[in-house]
Amino acid sequence: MNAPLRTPREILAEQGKLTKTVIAVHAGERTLDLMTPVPAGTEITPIDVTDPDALAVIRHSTAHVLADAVQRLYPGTKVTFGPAIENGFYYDFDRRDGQFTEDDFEKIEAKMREIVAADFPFRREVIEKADAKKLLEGMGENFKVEHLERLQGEISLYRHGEWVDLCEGPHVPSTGFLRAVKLTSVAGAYWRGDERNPMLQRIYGTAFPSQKELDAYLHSLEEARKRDHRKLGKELELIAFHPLAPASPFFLPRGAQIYRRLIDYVRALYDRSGYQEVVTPQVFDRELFETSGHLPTYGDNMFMAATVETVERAAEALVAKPGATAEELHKTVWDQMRFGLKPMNCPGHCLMFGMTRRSYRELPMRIADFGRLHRFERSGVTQGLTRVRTFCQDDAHIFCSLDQLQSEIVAFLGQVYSVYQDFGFSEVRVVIATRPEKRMGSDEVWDRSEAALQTAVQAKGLPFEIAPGEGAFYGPKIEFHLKDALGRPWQLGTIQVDYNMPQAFNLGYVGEDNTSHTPVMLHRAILGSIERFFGVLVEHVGGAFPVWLAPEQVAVLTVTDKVNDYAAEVVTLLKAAGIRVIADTSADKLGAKIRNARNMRLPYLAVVGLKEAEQRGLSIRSRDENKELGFLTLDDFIARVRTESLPSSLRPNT
RNA sequence: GCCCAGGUAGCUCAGUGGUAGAGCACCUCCUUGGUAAGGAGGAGGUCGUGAGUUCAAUCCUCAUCCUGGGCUCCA
Repeated sequence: MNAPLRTPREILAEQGKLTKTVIAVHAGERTLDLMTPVPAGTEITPIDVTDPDALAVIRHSTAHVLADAVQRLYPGTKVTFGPAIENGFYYDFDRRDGQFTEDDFEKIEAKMREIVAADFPFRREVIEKADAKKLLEGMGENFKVEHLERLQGEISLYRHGEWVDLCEGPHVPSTGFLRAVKLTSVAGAYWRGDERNPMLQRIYGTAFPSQKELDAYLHSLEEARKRDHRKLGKELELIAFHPLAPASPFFLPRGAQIYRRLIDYVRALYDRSGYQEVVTPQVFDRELFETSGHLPTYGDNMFMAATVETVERAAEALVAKPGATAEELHKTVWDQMRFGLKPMNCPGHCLMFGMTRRSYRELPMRIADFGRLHRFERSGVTQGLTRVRTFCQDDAHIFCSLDQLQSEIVAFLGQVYSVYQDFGFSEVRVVIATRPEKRMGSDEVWDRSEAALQTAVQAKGLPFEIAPGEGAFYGPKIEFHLKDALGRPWQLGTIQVDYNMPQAFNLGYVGEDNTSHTPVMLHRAILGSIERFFGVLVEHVGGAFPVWLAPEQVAVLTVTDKVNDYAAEVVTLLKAAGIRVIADTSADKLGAKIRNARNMRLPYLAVVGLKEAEQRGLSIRSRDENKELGFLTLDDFIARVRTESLPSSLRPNT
């Protein structure tokens, strides 16, 4: 009944396809190594060492070599997992006698090179679970034993040289295939990713088929670091941080110019799309957040606002509780905190909706708010502009009827793509995040919400992924992810369907049938956190903001101080035309002025000398075209910059 | 919050158990120069903060704050 098993190596050899550079094979969906038997007759295609699909195999095998090297150098260290990841691999170790630091890398890499040079063949071995257990227990590999207990089906071991690991493969034929290897960093990581579990030590590394490709990768990392928004933000005088406001950015004048334009851009979009902007309070009575569910769910991450009154009441409450435990006292004080800084705008918007009697004629009601939000992000999770403790979103809540839900979501999806296009983002990942374990509302409501999102995405024909359990506590969401310079994905835009919060706030509107209905609420943001968007945008454009966003669009550079008056006049005229312009009339030579302005990534340099003053024009040099455009009259130049001062979606069609 | 690394002038960095250095930026002067750095001089730091070891600490130890790389988390 069962077809006889053959290894891919045997099959390829028969077909004459077994070259020295074949490291694995595709068999349908699966990637298998040359020693994993398949039923005779299985269609297989060889994977060459240079094939992109070879990378994961090379890296996973490299992780084994790393673990081997580490166990040779640091006896007693236990192994856990070592998968290939997007740009490399890692291996998690349990080492009791010390910590790995990057200083150890040289030694470990040297040992790895020895193992590679020995060109040990990888060998695969299928084993009974009980035997595997005995083996691993004998080796003292308790993490592997624990993992084994959860495994079902065929149990395989991989060996190279003396080293053996519980592993399903696939692996390269021998360690000699691992020619270009580099360890990159160390980090802590919880066993099985659960913070209640012991912390292991993780070593990250990367591997490529050749040194040339490894070098190219390291070079690209280097280039990416140059675009890091924290570095550019400082160099270009966009943002700053101060220890007295941890994880809270200052937007310097140049950064604030851009920040403001991001918001202006969204405002203009709102004006065209039926949104109404509001301004709402910063500090609310805690009762609001209890109703909304934020305090019970995210109380740990809220800033509470204490007043003298709070402290007095807390003191009295504590005095009344002699001998209480620390935990009880904690609660006693916490309970006296009456006010909290808003971490979200939605509860405030629910209050607003509920302030007057609403009619179906008012729906959909789209309430926009650029209110400042504060979230006490745990130390260690904050990062540059991409994860901060104070930020503002291009936040809006759409209160609508069930009938309107679908069209609102679809309209929003259209807006998101148009906006991302204006900013030059093309690679957008769409993720639908479904119900989490900790949530409000019934399963029927969640079924409906999730279906609404999925239907809309499908109606738009967008490819999407599902992230199970990743939704907000009040509703599922569609997330839009973009990547930063280092390839790390960030969620920017989102739209979330929420049947729960309107219910929690007991919101209603009078329908056509003259009875009360509960509105559905959509939480949506396109840029998401303006701070985060700013950071990702800086990296995306490498600090070279398009003309419509640049803090200064033109730098007037004088050749001699004989033309200072003309330069001043040019500045006045350009400003009058709404163009953002600065002048450099310093004693620097022209070359230095150009260098400075280019380093600040100004889109246009306008050189002014006696010739230009005489002919009432400018010698223009363009950053984006990276060349001199030659002499332009003031009028021609003004017309050009004014056109480019609009995002592409708002430019007149030419 | 957890693991690891770092914090020296405005910026980028070097450095030492005996109270600190470079380049750029800044200030002054000279130079009026045509498309990526003209020249000279000057000023600027209680070496993140607190404690400890030491005759002596920027350097060693501990604590703490901040930042970075990860883990967990992200309404």
